[in-house]
Amino acid sequence: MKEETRLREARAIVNELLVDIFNRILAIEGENLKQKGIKLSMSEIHVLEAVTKVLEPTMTNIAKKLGITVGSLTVSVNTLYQKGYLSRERDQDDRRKVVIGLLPKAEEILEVHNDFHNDMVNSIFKDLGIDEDEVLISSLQKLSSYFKE
Amino acid sequence: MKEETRLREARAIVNELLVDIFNRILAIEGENLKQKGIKLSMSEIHVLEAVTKVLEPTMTNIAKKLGITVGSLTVSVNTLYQKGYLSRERDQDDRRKVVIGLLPKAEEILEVHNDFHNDMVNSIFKDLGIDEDEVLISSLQKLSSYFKE
DNA sequence: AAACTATATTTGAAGTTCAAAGTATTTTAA
DNA sequence: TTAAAATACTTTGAACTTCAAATATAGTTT
Repeated sequence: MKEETRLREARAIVNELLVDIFNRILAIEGENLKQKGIKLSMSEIHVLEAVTKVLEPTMTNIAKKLGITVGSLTVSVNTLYQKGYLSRERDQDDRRKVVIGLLPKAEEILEVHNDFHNDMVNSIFKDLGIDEDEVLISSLQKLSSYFKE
Repeated sequence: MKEETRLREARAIVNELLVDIFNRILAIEGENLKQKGIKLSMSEIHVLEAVTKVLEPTMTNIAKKLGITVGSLTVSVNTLYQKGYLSRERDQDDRRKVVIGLLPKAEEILEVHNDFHNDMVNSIFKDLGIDEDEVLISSLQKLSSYFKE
């Protein structure tokens, strides 16, 4: 194959990955939750997940992690609090802050979520046999940090 | 680094790529459109894009490509038709079908969209210097087809 | 023709998001 | 010290997206 053609294809593939695949995964995971009788939407799951990933889980920090406004997050946290997934209390030192915490009910849900992702990634690795590819992994690492900047 | 640790990291990176990065790109592209004074939402852009990507652009086929219901698509196509981005006519052979087409106005928009993606992918390739990596490209190809199954 | 299937539209409800306006708290600076 | 500015969050209203159910329309089968 001509070098030029190969390169064009590579770019098309990266583009497609970045555009198509993600939606498919979201849909698959949505189905997965539905099957297991879990009533939360994917965006609610992402809120729970963000709470665990953020160092100091205040509204502002969580919203930043999610890339949404604090106002939007408030609405979402309202319902998750109502439903008993999240705790919510003022910070003692700075009482403007609201610190969000996971309740046991949420931890169960996140376990399902993590299992799903582990299974998915494991089967990708297994089916594609890319475990051993140093170059791939370091490239993906670069790609990942590229978008985190 | 221990083999086991390296592998665990690789999986975490793939997972993160599949989860985090996409949202960031969507947001960046949304900003891009806003800056250029384009009034369409990302989901409307995706409808236009799907019309070009599908072999026979009927409502059912386009909805399948997008992973949404035909009902949702109808709502979206209504406004895009109103605004003059899409044409809409019954199929001559099977008059149950509605064939959607792009109008010139839509093609301009998609050009901006494509430019954005080309620029993004080009700068990824350039900044990361992964042009020459055969293994990466073939792995990405596998990954891509894995999710298309 | 009647019943059935396939395709698309309409409508209503629920969820997500943002922007703007408002409240409470803390920090800064005169 | 105290008034102003900055920070953190909530509330509300509007726009958009999506789905599910009901309806409409076109084609197929018996």
